[in-house]
Amino acid sequence: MAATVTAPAKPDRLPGSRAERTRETENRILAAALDSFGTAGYDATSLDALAAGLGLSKQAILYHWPSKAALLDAVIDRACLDLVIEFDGVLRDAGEGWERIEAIVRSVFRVTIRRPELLGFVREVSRLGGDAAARISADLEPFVARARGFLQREMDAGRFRRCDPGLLFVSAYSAVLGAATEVEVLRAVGFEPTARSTVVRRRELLSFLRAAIVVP
Amino acid sequence: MAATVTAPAKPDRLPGSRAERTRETENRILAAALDSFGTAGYDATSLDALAAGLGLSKQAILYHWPSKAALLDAVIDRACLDLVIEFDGVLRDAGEGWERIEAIVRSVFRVTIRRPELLGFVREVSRLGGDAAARISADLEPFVARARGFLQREMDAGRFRRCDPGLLFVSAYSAVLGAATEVEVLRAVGFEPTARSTVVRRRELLSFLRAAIVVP
DNA sequence: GTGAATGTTTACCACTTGGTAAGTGAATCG
DNA sequence: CGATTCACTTACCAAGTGGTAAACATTCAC
Repeated sequence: MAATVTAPAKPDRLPGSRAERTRETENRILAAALDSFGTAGYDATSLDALAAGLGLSKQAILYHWPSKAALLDAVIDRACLDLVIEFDGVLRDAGEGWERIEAIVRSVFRVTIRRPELLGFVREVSRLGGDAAARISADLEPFVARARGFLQREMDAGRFRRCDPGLLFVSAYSAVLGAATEVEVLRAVGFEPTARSTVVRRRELLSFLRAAIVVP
Repeated sequence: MAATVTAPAKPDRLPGSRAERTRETENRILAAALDSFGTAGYDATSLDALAAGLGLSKQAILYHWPSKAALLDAVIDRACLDLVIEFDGVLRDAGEGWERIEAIVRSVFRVTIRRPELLGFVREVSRLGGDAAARISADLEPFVARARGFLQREMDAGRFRRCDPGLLFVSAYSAVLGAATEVEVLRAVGFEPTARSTVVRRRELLSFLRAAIVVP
């Protein structure tokens, strides 16, 4: 299982100070790694292929991070930052109660279309287990904690069906991620994962979640 | 990412005809491969490690299947057979309507405890994509089709909330598999995936699904 | 019993992997 | 300007990968 990595060609001459250009290179590496890790998988991504896709040599990557595992850690932090920024932005403008869940679900579907590698990467890291999984858990912990608090408050207010907030979170999380990313299962039930079918999938998922969560 | 494979030691002398012993060897290889593919992952499993864990040489495996990919195909067929047998057995004795879903969910949780590698393997193959994912889809297609038919009939009978049966299947499938196998997410919300906590998780998931599916 | 088919091993191979060592040209700084 | 740091390259390596070739022992058919 090997992956070929494609990325925007290295700009021959980059403006800005040396520090800026360095940061730019690191950003390009992180973006390419996130993409390949998230779509092809961590094991299936070789540093050689990654570097070649960026017009660099493998050792350029190993200059910025001492090992592939260290690069993975950096990608995890970057991906979590992106996710939290995305969700926080959405939630800032969202209303109350059910509207907030609807806003998050819409946001997840938007992310799967615009940046399909991102949630795939979350899946991949979770699958890898070990230090990487622990790191992504730690990175997302504040967000998860807030989500649980939100669910708890809505239950106390009588708007959401009372149950364990943590397990409700897992169920909803799995259902959302599944509907958004389980390409093969979707195909098996006759849904090609096109942008067109996304609208239908999102609508059905929302009505599924609403029935499960909101007190009628 | 390498995996060490442990398996029951090779029985020095096996009774039965040559054909029987051959079948036995192939079964042992399939079981060990399913285990390692399902827990460590396909890429992280080397034929050498697999063979060593079985007290065989790598070439013994390559005698029975011409390549690692062919072995994967065989493991897919085996895993699907096991799953379909398990679920069919459960459904044969199950009642009607909601009881059938409850029976399946209980069965899934039982499988995750008794054979944790099995559902992990399904996840892994789905992640791998390509021919393998197509194969597992094809293997499970009859089962999925029956599930959709069941959902459709229950909707027509007014017992289940009316919606797209295929997408309902995906949502429920994802929620069940998530609650049963998303170890890291569970840990993030404070649930160590022990057998003890399984009872709680199963109960909460069932009430979640029931609210989402059954007409009140 | 003999020869053939079968299951397995040892030996080997080309290739890829993550990682090290050393060198190089350019930007930066005194 | 000269020295030095920086970002990167070329060269290299040991370990491991899936897979081939051929030898070998056992079991089976006759």
